[in-house]
Amino acid sequence: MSTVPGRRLAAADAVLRPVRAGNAFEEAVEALLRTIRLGVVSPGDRLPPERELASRLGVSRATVREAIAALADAGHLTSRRGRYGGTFVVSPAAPTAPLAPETAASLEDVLVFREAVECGAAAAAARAPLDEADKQHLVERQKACAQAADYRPADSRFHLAVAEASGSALLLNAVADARVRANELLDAIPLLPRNIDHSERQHRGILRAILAGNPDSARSAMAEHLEGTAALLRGFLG
Amino acid sequence: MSTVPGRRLAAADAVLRPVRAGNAFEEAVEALLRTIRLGVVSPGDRLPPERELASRLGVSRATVREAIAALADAGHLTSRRGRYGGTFVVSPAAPTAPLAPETAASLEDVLVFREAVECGAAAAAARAPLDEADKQHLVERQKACAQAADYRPADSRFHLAVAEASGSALLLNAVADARVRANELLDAIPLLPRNIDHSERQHRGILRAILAGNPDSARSAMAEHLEGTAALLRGFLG
DNA sequence: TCCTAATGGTCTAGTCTCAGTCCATTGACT
DNA sequence: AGTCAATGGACTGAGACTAGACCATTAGGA
Repeated sequence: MSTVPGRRLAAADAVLRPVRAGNAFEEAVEALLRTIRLGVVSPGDRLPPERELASRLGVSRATVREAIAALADAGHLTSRRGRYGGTFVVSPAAPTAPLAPETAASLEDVLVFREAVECGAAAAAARAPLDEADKQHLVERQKACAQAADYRPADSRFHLAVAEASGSALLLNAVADARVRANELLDAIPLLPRNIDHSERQHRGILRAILAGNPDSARSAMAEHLEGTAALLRGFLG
Repeated sequence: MSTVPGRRLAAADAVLRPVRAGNAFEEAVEALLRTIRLGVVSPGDRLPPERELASRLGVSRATVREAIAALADAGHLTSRRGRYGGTFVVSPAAPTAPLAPETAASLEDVLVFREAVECGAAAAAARAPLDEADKQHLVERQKACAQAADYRPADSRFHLAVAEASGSALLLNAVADARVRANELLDAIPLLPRNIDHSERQHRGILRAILAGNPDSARSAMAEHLEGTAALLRGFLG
């Protein structure tokens, strides 16, 4: 009944899994780190007020404050009191701790998962009825990548925008999850300008297919795009 | 910054989401109900011992016991003491409570999500290097559907087997999640023999494509299969 | 027949988390 | 200069949850 390395995945493991990832404090820290790592808030930006964060994350304000204090200690956040005060992002989150030994084992897991949800999102976005504002949003996120000083957060924002366009909150969650996991691995390997150029061309291709309402082509463009970093990761870590 | 009906999905909502779905007791009840609803344990089967459930679900044994007591009260479970005792499934879980009013709003969400992860799983399974035991397992699950007295759990077991074959635990989790949500909706509408026949033919098609190692054909077979229940749901609930 | 191991049943002390309240600080607006 | 609303900061009491120990029951095996 338990998970044994090398054993086939069992459905029971998927259902009888931990119902909570850790204590409330740890999960709050993770949630805040994700918002920084994925570029949802950029350095200099203000986080929502503590009371709103507490309600969003479903934890008490005391717990949110503990999490913020921990990240402030680590130098990622800083708080200012008073009206127009708040909690601000100081710097991009430091690279994740050195990769755990089980990285290689879970590498394929993450890559397969990411491929499934991101390709699904691209196809769904191409199928969804997008209004002008939606389309504009996608285009902006794509263009923002080209000028971004820090490429990876901008890249994540584009991919999240694609997931948003799918119209499914569940799928958006899954894509965000997949990207956090993939980024943890990608942080361990270098980012070359030449890869960025290539990636940019592929982004334009994905965008074109979505705007044209062509699901199959959006999916395969996304698959090709992901294959790039997948190969990179397999090379460095596999 | 907050989620407003009709507003475009925002990435911040995907990242700053509740870190825990409810209290430990509720989540434990949900987890146990899922194992029954998805047919991971059948009527008459024994659940893992309380101590193991506690460790699996990441909650205390006291909480597991509360959850079991609640489900025993409802008539779904029964416990016996002593060695070779345990907690046993009495009957299939009763239909979910009447559908919440926001059902229609989330219907598309669930359907899009399910399509993405299940099609992704089918394609990944076709790509994965399956050994003889893996293939045999898939074939058995497909055949089991044809003879099952209760179709839906058997159907779920086949779909979960496909996700298992993908080799990605993350994807397996996502498929299990999607199915639980979809089943909650499907429980509200009738199941016709003629739909079952059709579904069975499609299962065989999916299986064939996976065994043949053809990802594209596995994906489109799965998409067609899902479209059937999607249309049914849209008709009854949309 | 007795022993033993595996299981559910019970209890306790301690920690974590929460909801709510009130205080302190700040800067824009009047 | 004064006011005020929005924010972070601090505290408390109550409840949830946990870890661990111990008890009670059962059926198979020595």
